[in-house]
Amino acid sequence: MITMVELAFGSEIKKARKALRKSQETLAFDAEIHRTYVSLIERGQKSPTLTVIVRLSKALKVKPSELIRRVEVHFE
Amino acid sequence: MITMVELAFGSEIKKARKALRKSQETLAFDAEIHRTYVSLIERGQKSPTLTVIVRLSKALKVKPSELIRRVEVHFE
DNA sequence: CTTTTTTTCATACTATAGTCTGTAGAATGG
DNA sequence: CCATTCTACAGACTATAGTATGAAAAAAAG
Repeated sequence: MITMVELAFGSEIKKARKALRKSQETLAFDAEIHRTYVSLIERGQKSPTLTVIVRLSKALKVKPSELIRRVEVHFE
Repeated sequence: MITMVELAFGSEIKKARKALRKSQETLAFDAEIHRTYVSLIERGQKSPTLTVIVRLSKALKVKPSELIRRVEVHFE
């Protein structure tokens, strides 16, 4: 159910990924999730589970809480 | 796939709920999720999605990033 | 104790997260 | 330009999140 939160989350994932100059495929590999799923998440079309959020954070070298904090900024 | 992260998350949800002296049923109602699902989450048996995490945070009057931060403390 | 509220557990079900394969298009670099 | 890498998209599939109902067990209250 595509909401503002997922869109904001996706855009922050993309931003963090670009900062590391990684491709979606590399990020997917590092986070142990599927290539196409990274694309879906970045475009805000899926609501990832806590486990996936943690894996992505790890691969992006950002604390999950920091990642979520960046998402919250979109709504302040 | 029941991991340490879900267990830690569940225990923080329970702690925050108790702090507000709410029952699982009341929390479920406020967060618009099912009664039995709150029980499953608190016991770390499910990995909630981003949308559910946000709803729970709202109902518990804690920022999602703060909730996640409390979870991270379990692993420092 | 007895009653009432709260939580756990089982089971069955529906919705959606997450995978997989391939392809077309866009972006990037030589 | 041309070749290559990267991303978007589609469709079909599997795994698991999340709902629903009820009943048993546990905890809290009186």
